[in-house]
Amino acid sequence: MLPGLVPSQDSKLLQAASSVHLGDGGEPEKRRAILHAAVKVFAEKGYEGCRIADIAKQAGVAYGLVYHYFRSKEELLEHVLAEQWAVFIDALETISAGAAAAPDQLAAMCDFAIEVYRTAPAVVRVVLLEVARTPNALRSGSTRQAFEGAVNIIARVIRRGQERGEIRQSADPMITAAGVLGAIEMSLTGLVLGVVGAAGDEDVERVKRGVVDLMLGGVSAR
Amino acid sequence: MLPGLVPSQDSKLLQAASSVHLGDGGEPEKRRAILHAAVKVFAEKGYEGCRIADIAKQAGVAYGLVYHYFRSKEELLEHVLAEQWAVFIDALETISAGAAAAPDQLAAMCDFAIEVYRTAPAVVRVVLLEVARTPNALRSGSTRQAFEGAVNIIARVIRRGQERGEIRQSADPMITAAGVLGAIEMSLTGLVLGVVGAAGDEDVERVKRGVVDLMLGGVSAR
Amino acid sequence: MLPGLVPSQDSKLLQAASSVHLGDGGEPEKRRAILHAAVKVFAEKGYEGCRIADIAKQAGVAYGLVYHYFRSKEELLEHVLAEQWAVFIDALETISAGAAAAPDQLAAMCDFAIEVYRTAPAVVRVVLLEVARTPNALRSGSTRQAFEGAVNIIARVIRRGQERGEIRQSADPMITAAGVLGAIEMSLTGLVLGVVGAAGDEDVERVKRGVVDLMLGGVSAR
Amino acid sequence: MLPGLVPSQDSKLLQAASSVHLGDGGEPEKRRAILHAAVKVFAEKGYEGCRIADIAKQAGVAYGLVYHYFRSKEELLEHVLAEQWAVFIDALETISAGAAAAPDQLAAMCDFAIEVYRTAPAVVRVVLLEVARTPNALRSGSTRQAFEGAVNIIARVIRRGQERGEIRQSADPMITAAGVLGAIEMSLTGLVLGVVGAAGDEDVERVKRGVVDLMLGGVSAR
DNA sequence: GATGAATGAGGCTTCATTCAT
DNA sequence: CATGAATGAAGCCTCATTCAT
Repeated sequence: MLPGLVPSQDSKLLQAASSVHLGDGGEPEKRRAILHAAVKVFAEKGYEGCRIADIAKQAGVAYGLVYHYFRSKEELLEHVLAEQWAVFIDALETISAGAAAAPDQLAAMCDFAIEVYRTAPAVVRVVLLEVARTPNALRSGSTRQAFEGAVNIIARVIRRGQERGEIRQSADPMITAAGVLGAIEMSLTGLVLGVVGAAGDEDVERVKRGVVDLMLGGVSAR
Repeated sequence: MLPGLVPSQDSKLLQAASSVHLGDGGEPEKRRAILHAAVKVFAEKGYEGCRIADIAKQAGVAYGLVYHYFRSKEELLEHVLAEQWAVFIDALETISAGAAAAPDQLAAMCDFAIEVYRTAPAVVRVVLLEVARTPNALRSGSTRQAFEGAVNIIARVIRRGQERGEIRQSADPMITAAGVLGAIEMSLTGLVLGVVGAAGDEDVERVKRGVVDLMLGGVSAR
Repeated sequence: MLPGLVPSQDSKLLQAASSVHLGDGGEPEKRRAILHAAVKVFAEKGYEGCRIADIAKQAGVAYGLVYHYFRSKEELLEHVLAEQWAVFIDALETISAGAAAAPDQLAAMCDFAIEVYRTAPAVVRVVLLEVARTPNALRSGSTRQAFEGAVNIIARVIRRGQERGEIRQSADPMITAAGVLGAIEMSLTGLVLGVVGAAGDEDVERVKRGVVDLMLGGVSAR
Repeated sequence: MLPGLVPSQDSKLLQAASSVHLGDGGEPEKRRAILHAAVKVFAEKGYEGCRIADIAKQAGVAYGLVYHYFRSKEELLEHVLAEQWAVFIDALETISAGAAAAPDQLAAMCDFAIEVYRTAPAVVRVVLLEVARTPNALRSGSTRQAFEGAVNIIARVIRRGQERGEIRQSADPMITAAGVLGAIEMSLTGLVLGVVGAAGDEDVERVKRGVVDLMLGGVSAR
């Protein structure tokens, strides 16, 4: 862990991630339930695999209500994707805006992603795993931009770190940023598949440390 | 690059990857065409998104012929997955069996994956991107095992390196292995989406170097 | 005819047969239409020969609605079979519960079956002709039981008649019961094929008398 | 049994029924195998339910050979139907041409049908059970004529019996004939379904006696 | 807002038929 | 004759979307 890095925001971030917001100003309760359910079902079955019926059932609402609030399946899922990415990017942005050193910020970002996974695995799955899995039509939309946004934030942290001499000069910011996200994602995939552990709390903690160590120090013995 | 690492095998590996084998002993030409086409379509649209009609058209055969050679869509795609993974794992195994130092072997593995991407992007997409995206039914089958196999090979290289003092002792082999695969995958995703470059040859080279550097040395400035 | 045998029930039985019931408590109109149509198409083309599209068209509903109400073609047709058999068996039961002599009851059963044929040929075709024609999977289910049920009711009437001395002692109840059903069925088949008449009202009446006479008295001249 | 009725023909009839003929003059062995197999598969699965592949496999020949000998599935199955009916009708004709009294001839016909069932159930199933089960297109062809032919032969026996005073005058020849066939068929169906016995030799014998008794004497106690 | 019945295009799969060898 | 690969029309079923209440 990196004490003091994300002082009290931590809880706020996590809270945000599990019950997404984006203007709760009088938002109908059932609309929220649908979005909530959509995250879960979407995360479990993917874009093509999830059915409107599953989402409605999971949300405990009538079939047709989904279409009362959303024009189409695509719109609903793009909405979900956008929301989840917004949460994720918000957190990255918050961390990036802090005063910590660049490596500490990167570590905090890893921590955040993996921590969210503990409390709301669906969110992470949708955000990180859906990037490559979603059909081109959708991807060219908001998801691509969101992914690019996340990479950019991380890349910016890296560049700043390079300017301050905290980050190795030879690191390519964009590629490194993508690599960091990928390391997080695949480790979690390994967790899901039971390949790197049993998805218990200790294993999540191990993954967190492992990924941060890999990212910061690499594998070479000095 | 890592000169001399995968001397002449390199070409063989790549050749294998682009025109998959697994016992060409009198295999019908059209069956091969279907598998070929399936890799491509599968890679482009994913498991749920690809249609048998697309595969047949891409292969230049009649719709029904797919069902002459494969019992179902699921069987076909599981076959594809298994074949592609076999190629990938073969390569990892070959590299792992060499005499190079562990970090060099890891670098060679990155090189291989990214190099294959240059000549046969579909293979890599199917192998690395499909791990998380495939429905549970399939995943619990051969894909999970293949993924686990790949992680295990890499983890073994890491352990051996630790014994020889080439790899940092504190690295968790399995998590690191997964992280390495993830870094490769997401960088390539970034390439596909145009986020980290334009997928031209130079960009692929940049990604290769970037991922290897990240993996071996991490981001920290010493 | 057998005057007074099935006094006023007659109309009720026929009514039941043509517009099957089984709990009309708020049953959707279109569901009923589908079942209605299914009886007709099923009777005309048999289990394998009838298409869902035919049933939907006949019912005047959209294709998909069939699957809104029934899980599969098999479930739909099993439902149809069960319903029609229930009507048929109900009638046999009603007749069997009456006070008439056993031969009169048997005659009434013949009358009923053939009379129903006049007003709702599809019902009889489905019930009697489908017994042997349905695939094994289905047959081992409800149809077999329904057929057995019908045979049992008739056999019981025969046994009772034997106890009272109304029926020849040497008759094997089960075989005779099956034979009676078969005589009815094949006579009707002959009617359908135009072999024993033209399916006009008089011919139906002739068949009725002919079958009853055969069953009760046999062909021998005393 | 009816001693002396169908003296030595009996064996010839049965033999004919199990290995159908119709001009074996140099008929290719495999063509015969296909027809043989078709009878079996057809009997088991019905017209719509049987597949060319099943027949070819059952016959132990290649798929395409079926189309070398028969223009289409329909032609093949019509051929099968015609052949089987020919055997059946030949037997009826032979019995009818004998010198026995009409009731004895009818009994012999029952005996024959049920006896054939013991040695070649498929034949009987195809002949009697397929009458009503085959789609209209086919039925309007040879099957209808064959059925009509069988009914006519039986009806003629009945008429002759009426002229000689052996058969009840009031019996309608055609209807009675159809009824007799139906009684046979449904009893056998009951046997197949296990409703009237277990299809063992004794049960077949019981069915034979039961049907003959029903047909000749009816159920009434005199 | 809320419900769920109704619609129909589209996908997977089967299978009769053809054809090259 | 014989084989079995190849074809494609047609059927079952799913599911996004609409609509009447």
